[in-house]
Amino acid sequence: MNVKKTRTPRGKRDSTDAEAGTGDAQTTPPNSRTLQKEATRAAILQSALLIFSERGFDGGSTRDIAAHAGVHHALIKYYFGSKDTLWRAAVTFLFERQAAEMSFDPPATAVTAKTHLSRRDHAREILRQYVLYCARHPEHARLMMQESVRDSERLQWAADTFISGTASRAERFVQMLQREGILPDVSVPALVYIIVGSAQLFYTLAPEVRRVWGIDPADEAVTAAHIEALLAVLVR
Amino acid sequence: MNVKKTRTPRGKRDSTDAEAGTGDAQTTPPNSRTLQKEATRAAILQSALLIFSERGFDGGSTRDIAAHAGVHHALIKYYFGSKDTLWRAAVTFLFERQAAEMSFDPPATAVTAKTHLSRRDHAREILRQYVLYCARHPEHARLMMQESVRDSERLQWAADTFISGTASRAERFVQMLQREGILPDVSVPALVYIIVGSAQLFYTLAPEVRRVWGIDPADEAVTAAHIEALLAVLVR
DNA sequence: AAACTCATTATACAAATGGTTAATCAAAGC
DNA sequence: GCTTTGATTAACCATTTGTATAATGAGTTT
Repeated sequence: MNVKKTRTPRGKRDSTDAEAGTGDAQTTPPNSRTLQKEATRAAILQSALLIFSERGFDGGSTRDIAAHAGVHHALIKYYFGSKDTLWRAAVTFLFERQAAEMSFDPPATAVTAKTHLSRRDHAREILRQYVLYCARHPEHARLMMQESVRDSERLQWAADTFISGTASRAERFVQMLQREGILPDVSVPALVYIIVGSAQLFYTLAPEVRRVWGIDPADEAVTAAHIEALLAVLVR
Repeated sequence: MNVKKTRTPRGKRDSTDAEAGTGDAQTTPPNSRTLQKEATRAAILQSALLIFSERGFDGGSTRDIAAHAGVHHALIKYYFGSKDTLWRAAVTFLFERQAAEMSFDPPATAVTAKTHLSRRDHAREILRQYVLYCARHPEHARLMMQESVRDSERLQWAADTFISGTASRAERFVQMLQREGILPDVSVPALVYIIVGSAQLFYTLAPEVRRVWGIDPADEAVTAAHIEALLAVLVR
């Protein structure tokens, strides 16, 4: 990663091109100092996302996260306080990004939308958006899965803070589809995990898919095929 | 766990009730020594299954595994050589047990079977068996998932040794359902992960399900509902 | 009962890990 | 230009972890 572009062995520099890159220096002029601070924090967070999602909380070391971000490991305490806090910040980032990029209940369809889609097409569009989100950010499902396989304080916190809300929205989405006759009248929680599981596993296990099937879920055409398959199965 | 029933602080004992428990002392009479050895090895393996499946390879420590099994941590090297070998032994156990308990292509239905089930009922029965397997042994999917989220030598080994074979059988199963018109003619790998994901996520994330939805996937009635939902969605 | 086997334990060790503190040094403010 | 601020680094510490080796002692064999 090394977001801090080409760090020289010792200190930090290249502050010039940092602010030269973005010409948006106006409202509360962002110091090259604050810019760099922002970049460092973001680099750590992104590395944490990657490492935690691939190795879990226990398996991912803060030193590896720091090394991957190209910063000194002491900076993790400086910016995030502790490993636990860093993990929570990572989870918060994931769910806030998801909320920004994807909405389960609203009309969905990134920009336009609602311009006369049948309920069935509406459902298709939302599911399509969800699969695309999973394809774009596989580390979200990976990280959460790592934590949801056993009960812990972290899971409790994540459940209370984020998962419950997401679950409620998914529940309403499923119930809507049931009212429309698109989904069968069976257990709602079961349906939720059936939908989520069928949408995300393909991307969560992408390394396995590549090795065993010789295809790459990150490939646009492959994802298109997956969406086609998912919709053919789920939306009758 | 502590399979070695009620270990006294120091050494080992209770060899008497150990062989008194099973009256099958005939062909190569199992020493109380060999019996105990078998039990210790099995205890370590089971603990490894649990710890690895919940924390991953990096996150699960051999000392925790030993402690959970109620044995000295040095025994892990004695019985399995190294942490890596123990992990491979655990994976081998998982896939051999799966092969013994579940078959994807054969008529399935544990005992009888094939006595005139329609192709649709046949598909239903196989899927039902698979969901029951996931419910019975959630650590299988958990452990494999932990390893399949990133490429590694372990994933490569598992893919070559076990996953590829399972994938081939799943592929043939899906193609059969497609020929029967039960599944749509879309990407086979996508369908495989859709089926697997929709079947197992509910059990893989059981701790989350309990906390967020207040139901327990291990509950028989809950699993029945999940099977009903899965079949209603997948087998049209 | 004595000798032997080997499953188990005690102990050690280097490396890795999460966390803490003081030093450093470039940018910001004067 | 000089001082101040604070982002970054160096060094350190107590634990944990994987691995290795020697000691132990119960069960088996003779």
